[in-house]
Amino acid sequence: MTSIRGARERARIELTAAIKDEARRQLAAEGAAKLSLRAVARELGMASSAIYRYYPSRDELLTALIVDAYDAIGEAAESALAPAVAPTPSAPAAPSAPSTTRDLIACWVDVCRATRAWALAHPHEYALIYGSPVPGYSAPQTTTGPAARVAGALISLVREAHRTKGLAVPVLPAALRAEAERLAADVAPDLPPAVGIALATVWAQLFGLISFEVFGQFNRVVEERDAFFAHAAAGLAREVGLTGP
Amino acid sequence: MTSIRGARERARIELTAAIKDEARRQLAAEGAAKLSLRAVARELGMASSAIYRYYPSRDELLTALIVDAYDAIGEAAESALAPAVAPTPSAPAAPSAPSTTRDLIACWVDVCRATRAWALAHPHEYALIYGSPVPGYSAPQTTTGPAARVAGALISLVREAHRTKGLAVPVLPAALRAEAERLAADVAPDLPPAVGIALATVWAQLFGLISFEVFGQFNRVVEERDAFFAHAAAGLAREVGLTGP
DNA sequence: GTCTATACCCCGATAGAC
DNA sequence: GTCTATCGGGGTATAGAC
Repeated sequence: MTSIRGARERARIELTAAIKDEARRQLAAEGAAKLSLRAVARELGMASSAIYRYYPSRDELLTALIVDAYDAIGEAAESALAPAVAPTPSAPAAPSAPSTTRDLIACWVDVCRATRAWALAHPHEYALIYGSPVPGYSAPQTTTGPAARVAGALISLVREAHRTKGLAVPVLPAALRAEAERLAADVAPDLPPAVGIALATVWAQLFGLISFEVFGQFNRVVEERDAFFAHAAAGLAREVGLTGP
Repeated sequence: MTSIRGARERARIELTAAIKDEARRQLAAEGAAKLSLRAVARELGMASSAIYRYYPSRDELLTALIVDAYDAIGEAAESALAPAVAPTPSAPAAPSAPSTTRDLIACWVDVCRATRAWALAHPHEYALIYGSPVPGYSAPQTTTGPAARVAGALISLVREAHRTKGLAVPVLPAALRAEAERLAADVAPDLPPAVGIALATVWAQLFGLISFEVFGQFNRVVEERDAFFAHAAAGLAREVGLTGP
């Protein structure tokens, strides 16, 4: 009995995955706005009505794809920071870890590079999460956690730099003091408030660089994209306060 | 006779404008991917077939909207730089114009602010040009000119700074020397090559900041957006080499 | 949980009358 | 230049049999 229940559950899980795979294929072909449950079902050889047992509406499927994409790009970013920082903030690395400042800047660039590499390899899923909002769709709260993972990776690097005294705190105009306090309390209470502002800034700038490349704005403008990006990412590290050796 | 031809021409121009207006309304409601000639015609009270006399296909209408959007955001950017720099590069301002370096940084921030203000006021048209590419649509070459206007405004400011010795030329890694030469030859042969790389970088970063705000990525993260953006834009000015007083 | 059938909507594009 | 009519597709979502 448990085996039957297990088999059924397994079948359901596999079909759910197959639906998402096919949906991703359609995302690439037609874009998120035209993602259609019918077409997914057709391609999978099911009746259009059968798919509603798995996703009760088009928006639920879209949400699943968005969460998957945020998780995937977040995981790409996190895996690039493994050498320099403990993967889970809840299990702080032994403070004996000998990470030097030079390591941290290189690691910052690696995290940026890994994020960019995922985006270039999955342009349509990237567009789903960092491109134009899908008209008529509003992402539920469940997406905010996964959405924060790339930023979390960047923050953990800055935190590590702060711990090892490798962080130059940026200056801040008076008009942003209150905002900085609020932001720091939300995302990194252990860091100087000015760092939160700098992080939000370079966070948006990083995705500006990636989006311009993925969306084609650099076509016939920037050609040596790898070197260009690495240079820009190092600039962002400096801007956020990571200091070189 | 000329008056009849004139009247006909005027009617055609007015209807063309009405079609674009309605299409922009639909852009806001449904997104570019679902822009439909039929729906535009319906809303205008015409038969769906009549609209083909004005735009022979959906893509032609889309192209018209894209060109209009690039022109509008470009004009917004250019009008903010009027005080510091001659509007048309072909008519160089009298070199007596007493623009100081301080003026140029303030003007840079104003250009960024004007660009952002247009984007926030026209989010759907902004998404059309700086968001995800429209699936199945490929922009023709005619869009590249208007697309370069915002960047052109930024370049003209940097050129003015260079002319008045207010530009610090950024350092450049060896891996980017060739790319810098090529890029500079294309967009600003009169400026040091390293400046072209810096310009491309801050250009993408500027739109990263704007896109995050327009597309909602700053929701519940950055609240004091005006001050935050002004601070970031000033940072970009520094990054590109504009030096303060 | 899957199927067929159905109601009711949408689209791009063209033909041919007026 | 505008109309009606039409071709040939597409979609969401539900009802009810198996």
